[in-house]
Amino acid sequence: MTSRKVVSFENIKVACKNCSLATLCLPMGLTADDVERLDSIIKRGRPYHRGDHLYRGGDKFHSLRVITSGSVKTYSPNEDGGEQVLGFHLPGELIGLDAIQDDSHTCSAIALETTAVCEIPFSQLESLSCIMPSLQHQMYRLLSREIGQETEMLTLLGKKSAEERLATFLLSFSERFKQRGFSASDFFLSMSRHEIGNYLGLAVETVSRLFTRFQDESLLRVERKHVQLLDIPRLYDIVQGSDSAKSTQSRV
Amino acid sequence: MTSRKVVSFENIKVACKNCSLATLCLPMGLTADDVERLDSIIKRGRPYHRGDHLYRGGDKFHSLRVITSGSVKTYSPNEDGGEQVLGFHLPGELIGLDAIQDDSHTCSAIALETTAVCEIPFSQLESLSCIMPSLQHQMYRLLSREIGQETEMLTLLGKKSAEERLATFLLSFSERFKQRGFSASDFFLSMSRHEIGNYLGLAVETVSRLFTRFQDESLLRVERKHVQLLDIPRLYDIVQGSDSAKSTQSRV
DNA sequence: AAAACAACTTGATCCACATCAAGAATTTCT
DNA sequence: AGAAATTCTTGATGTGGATCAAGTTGTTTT
Repeated sequence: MTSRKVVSFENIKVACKNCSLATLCLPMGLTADDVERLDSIIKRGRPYHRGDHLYRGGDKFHSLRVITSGSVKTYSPNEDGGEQVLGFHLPGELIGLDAIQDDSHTCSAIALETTAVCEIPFSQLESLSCIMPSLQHQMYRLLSREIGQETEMLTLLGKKSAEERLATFLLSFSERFKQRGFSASDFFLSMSRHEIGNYLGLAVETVSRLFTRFQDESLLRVERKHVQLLDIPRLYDIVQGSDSAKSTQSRV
Repeated sequence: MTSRKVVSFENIKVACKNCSLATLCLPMGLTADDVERLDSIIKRGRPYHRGDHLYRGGDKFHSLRVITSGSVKTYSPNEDGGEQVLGFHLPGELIGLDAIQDDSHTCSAIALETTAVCEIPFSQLESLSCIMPSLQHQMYRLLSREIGQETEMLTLLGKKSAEERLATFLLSFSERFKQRGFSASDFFLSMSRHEIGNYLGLAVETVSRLFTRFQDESLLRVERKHVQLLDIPRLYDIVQGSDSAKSTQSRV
């Protein structure tokens, strides 16, 4: 049961061009030559263990990081001891973009499980992008995409019900796992209910109740961190808001 | 009373180096020469009137825009006819960064009053930033700052009370007006209560009630769109959350 | 294996804010 | 200027989700 395969860090490809994540994390439209040059500045660090910080708010910024395996939570510690979870990051995703602004990290990043990352020294990336227009273009796009994603999150937090939030959350993971070649309907969430609630602007209890309710409604099966989505179309209906979910059901 | 001065568009400075907004919208650290070159690609369009769209979601992206006078609301129209207000933008602020991603606007921008903008054709800006490392650096910083600002908004919507949201909103305008050489405590808001509520994830009625309450508590004076902040320190206390606002009051 | 702890679930209660409703003030239209 | 449509305010009521409380399950420590 618990014999999940442990990632062997000795197998990590040391070149971007051989990396299975390349299509995700590497700017499209780079020539093989470009990739080679980009590759030359990337550093592979030791793996982090669950609970290790990749960086903390206030740390001097020097590198962007691409998750290569495992998962990471970013959060901003707020005045009164609490925190706001800003995101959960899967292999192929880039973090640290918010720190370019003033050369220091504005939020913290912590490994949710054993996690490996590639570090991209930003000053070198910048220099490189000066002489590689396609890289520069991709950097702009990447930063812009980040803005767009946060914008969606604003709508989620500003207008959506608890139900819609959790459905959106689950489908986001579904899509991202699928992109990475994993099952879109059967996966493990590496974060706690508390962290999900914090991220979605909900109380832990609400998240727990929603999981139970979704299960009762045969939308999914859940046992602790293991989630199986049973009715993805209906989850999408829920995301759409209003009561289209139920009407779809009766329309069948 | 209503004889507010109308901005004369004939006085608009046609060169960035003479523009009073330069310190706000122009990347710091550009040489006079750099500014000249940047200036050469900027287009000044005709002014927009209240209700005119600068662009709409789905429009092809070609230019970033800097507000030079007036104010703009950005919003993303959501499926069911409603909208999510994403931001309110004042002179010196840059909009359109979210559209770089896939060459089309993901949100809409509409003038809240008579508004003038500078357009910066992005492809030209990009080319220019290739040969001007300092411009490139500033572009990265600008994009990163945008991400950071949205992150703050996530915390606002995820964790803050209605009271904290409105206080944050008011102080944001206070600070921005101050930066632009206007009064930090006496200003006009160009958007409706409805738009404020939408932006802050609150109902119109809640916003209205909060204005009344803040006034009753002598935090401010408000008449329609005209706001006078009377106790800025206490507003900051409210932003901090918890009940520090009241305790500060009694500590005096 | 027992003890201590952390994560999760479930039920009961509460409250901040939404929603509904209606009137007042303001702006826009004719 | 008067009518019509908006925008804003205020009050009454409702409710989604928070909070409080307690138990359960799973994990870590010793």
